[in-house]
Amino acid sequence: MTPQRQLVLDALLELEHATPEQVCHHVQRTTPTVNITTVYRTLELLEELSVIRHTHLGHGAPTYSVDGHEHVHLVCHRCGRVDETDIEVMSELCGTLRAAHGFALDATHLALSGTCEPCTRAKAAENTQRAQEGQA
Amino acid sequence: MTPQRQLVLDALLELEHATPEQVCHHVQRTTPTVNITTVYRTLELLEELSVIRHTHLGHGAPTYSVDGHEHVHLVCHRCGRVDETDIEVMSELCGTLRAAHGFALDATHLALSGTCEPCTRAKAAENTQRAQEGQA
DNA sequence: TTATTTGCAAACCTTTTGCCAGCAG
DNA sequence: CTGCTGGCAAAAGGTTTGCAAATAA
Repeated sequence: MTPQRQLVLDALLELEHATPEQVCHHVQRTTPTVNITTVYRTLELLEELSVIRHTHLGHGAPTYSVDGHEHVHLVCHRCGRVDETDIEVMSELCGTLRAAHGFALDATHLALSGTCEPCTRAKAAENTQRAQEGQA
Repeated sequence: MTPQRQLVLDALLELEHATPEQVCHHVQRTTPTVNITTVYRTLELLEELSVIRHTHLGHGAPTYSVDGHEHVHLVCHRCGRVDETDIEVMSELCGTLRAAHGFALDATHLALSGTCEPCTRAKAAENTQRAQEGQA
């Protein structure tokens, strides 16, 4: 465990989840000489060792987090907001998929996509407005 | 609807889902002059018109499919295999998330990640082997 | 003619690779 | 010494943009 690797891991512990770029910035705040290449290589290494894992939030870069940070990500594909919810909500689905497909679901690795509450309301408001315009 | 746009849409109808690159290759089999730029622009346009949609399968490029091709993708993060299952399996989860977070789940937009059956068996076999080696 | 669409080339961003130097065993 | 590690620069992959020619209204 070299100083650079410790820095990357510390950054992840502090940020909870972050893209490689974000980790790099965070590390460079204290140690500006650390290269983005090193961050990528360290993340890869730590992942092989099962110390960290990565999650695809759908659009763009994957985010890394320390193992044990286990929850489901809810990504709004309208505003980009990322919520989290307990992994518990997936337990039934997990059983269903295992039974039907032999598929062992890893609920933390991929995010769920949809529309968050504020955006749902915003959309409803738009539709109401459009309907009224149509009537007028 | 220009010829190029029709070609892109036809390619998607035939391929069911495909990355922009795959669409481009498919289109170029019949019309080699079509540019990848046009494919991207057409996909973007068709998506705005809600004719097609895209799904992030986790690693790498997004895949596009025609609207109505509604099922859930199960991606194995060990072998990369992509299975599909009925959207029905998500209905309970969908209700739970709506009630708890006001989150309107779009089950088709993001894939679910896990380990497929063959890979689960392969892993189990590896573990058995390792255990036997340890005993010997 | 005016607006839209296309093709090409180049830019862009994120991630990966090759190579050399530095450090540790 | 030998091998792993880190930094730099360059390459690679996927996507976007600027511009001018072609096309359509």
